[in-house]
Amino acid sequence: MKRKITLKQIARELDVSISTVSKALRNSAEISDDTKQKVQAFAKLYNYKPNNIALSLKNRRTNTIGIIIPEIVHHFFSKVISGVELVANKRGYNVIVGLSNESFSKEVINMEMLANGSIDGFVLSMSKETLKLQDYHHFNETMTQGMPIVMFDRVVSDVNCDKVIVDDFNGAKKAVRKLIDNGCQSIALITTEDYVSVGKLRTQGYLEALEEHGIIPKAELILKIDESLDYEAHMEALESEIEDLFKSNPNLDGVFAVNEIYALLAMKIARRLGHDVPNDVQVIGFTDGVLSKHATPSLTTVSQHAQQMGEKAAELLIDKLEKEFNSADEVFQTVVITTDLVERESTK
Amino acid sequence: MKRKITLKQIARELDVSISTVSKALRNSAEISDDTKQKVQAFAKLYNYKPNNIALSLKNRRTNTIGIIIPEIVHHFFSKVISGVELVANKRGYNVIVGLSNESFSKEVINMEMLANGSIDGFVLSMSKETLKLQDYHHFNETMTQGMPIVMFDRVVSDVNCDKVIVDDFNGAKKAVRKLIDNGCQSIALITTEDYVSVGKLRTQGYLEALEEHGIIPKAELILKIDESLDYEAHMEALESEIEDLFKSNPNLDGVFAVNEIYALLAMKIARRLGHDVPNDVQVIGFTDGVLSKHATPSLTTVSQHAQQMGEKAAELLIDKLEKEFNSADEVFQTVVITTDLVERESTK
DNA sequence: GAAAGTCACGAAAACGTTTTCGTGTTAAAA
DNA sequence: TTTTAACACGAAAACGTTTTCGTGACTTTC
Repeated sequence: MKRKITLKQIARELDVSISTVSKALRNSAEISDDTKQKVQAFAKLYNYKPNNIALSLKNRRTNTIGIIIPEIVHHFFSKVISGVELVANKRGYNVIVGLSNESFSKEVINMEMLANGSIDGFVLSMSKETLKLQDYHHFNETMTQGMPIVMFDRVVSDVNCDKVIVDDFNGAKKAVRKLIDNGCQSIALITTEDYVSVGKLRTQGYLEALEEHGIIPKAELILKIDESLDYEAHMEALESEIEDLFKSNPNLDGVFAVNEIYALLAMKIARRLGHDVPNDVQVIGFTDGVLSKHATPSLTTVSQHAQQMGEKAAELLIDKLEKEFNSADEVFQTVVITTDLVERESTK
Repeated sequence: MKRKITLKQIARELDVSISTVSKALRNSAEISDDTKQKVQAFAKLYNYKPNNIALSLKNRRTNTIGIIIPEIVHHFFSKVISGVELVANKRGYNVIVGLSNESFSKEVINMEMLANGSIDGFVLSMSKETLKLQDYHHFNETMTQGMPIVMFDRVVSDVNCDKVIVDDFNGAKKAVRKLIDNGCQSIALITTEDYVSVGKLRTQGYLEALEEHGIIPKAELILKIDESLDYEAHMEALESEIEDLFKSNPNLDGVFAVNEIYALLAMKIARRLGHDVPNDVQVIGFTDGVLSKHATPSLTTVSQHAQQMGEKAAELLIDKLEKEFNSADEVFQTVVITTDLVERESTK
């Protein structure tokens, strides 16, 4: 159970000073070739690697970025992590993850833990509870302490930082346009409560697309789901609501859902009620998920390019970290990732 | 852009020594109540938090655990992370993730990066390439340097460490038994190449269940998929192979697949060929995934309890980290997580 | 009134690096 | 021969903590 070897030990063994060892390993011109060879050979033999913690302390930077997300068991978020990790590693950074579980307090605690020296900056997406409470002090405090933040997907204009967002509005618009172009006359929207910014924007896109084509939106075609219930109860409530939707609107021929699950559920219920997808009812979802591809019929969706979001967020953060002269001329950018409509079997 | 405040700064402001500040904040009896109050008030005002890096260096432990997985965009692995994170946080640890992308060299590099002081121990699942190459030197080297490792899911007996595994053998056996009990006579197996240990064990479970019931396994009912192809090519090849399977075995009435995708594909093809699921063909998959639940018909599966695996792995690791007197009496345990058969619509 | 004890605090080392600066030795220049 | 320059190396500070030990100023005790 021998510990990792340190400069000090090498120095003692070779009867030179610590400074000499350090310099020899970094190939400093100050050190004679003889000594260099001796030291380097010894270091290689004992597999010396500098201690990251000591380096971090000395350099006051950890080369680690923290990522805080509401949950990881979610295709979108794990794909974002994947993107962050990709460019982080490429640029010599590690990634440390914190999960908020959609809880405000866990988000705060997690950020505080990491902000005390463990990382150089954050990539994060806010929890639903934070959005609801509209309490953003922890973000602002973190930033005044000189730790940059890049937010993605769920953002808010009250926090002034770099952001990477999906073009939710236009994505939704494109999807609903597609339904209209495909001949749908009566298009339902299944969405979340408005405090989740993305839900709101997608709803607006839906409305705009209808308006564009001179269709008057009907309140009874819009289903806003309260997500505060637990999962099982939620699913059941959701299912019966969707069923009601179909029953009370017999000529419904299109559904746009703001996520994958809602879309799949809509398809399932439509078919159970005897409607054929896509011939009687066409369905489009919003997501990057794996369900859409493997459903039968497979689901047409608005793709969010989650991985690309992660990559871009990491780029922004690392760029900021490595730009030394961050004088007061702070300028924050918001990058918009455009969406693609991936056509599959649930539309004509 | 003011930096975080340090003990030194507080000391200077209050005109006391660093030691006094440190002790006052930790409520040492050495310090007078007056001074304590003064210091604590000041620290609170400026929101002092000790620097983690400095603490790590001093204590020679980071309270961070590293987790290395082949990929994160995978329900099973992200669920494991979720479990690790849960207990890690509960016990005061952070989690830092590394992705190997199923590549041996990325696994090695990632481990080396983290092993140099960034973390106290590893939770990991080996990459397929590592399993294929059977090169485990990096694991053993890490351990001889005093850094404990807990492996999960994909393990190998050549590495001596704590392990958490799924009871693949019995899980598979249970599933196939179920099919037999439900009246299936001709049961196919869709599996991976044998070098992935879990694939091998599940295959054995399948064979054993058949044997138990006096059924002689037929080679033409066993499909071993080569996963080295890229995803799209893979899917197509797979699809035609499964189609052939059904066509050349017209009386096929049961399918056991070692993962979710294979199972879903089997259902899809069966239905396309005019078989009803579950009346003509019953299907069972092996997984914890989200596809099974939302498929139509929903898929009966062997549940692996991924989150529980993560929790257990983290427990094992932290226990080991916190057991000081780790003299030569190292004893490694292998925890087996039992599986559950989750019955859904794809079986009778 | 001297010895002993208590109290409240500070100095310094340690964790493992990197880097600046100083210094002794040798070789080159005057 | 003397001065200067080049060379090779070491001492020490710094990053931010915690902790051991020492010490001066009082207070108590006999």
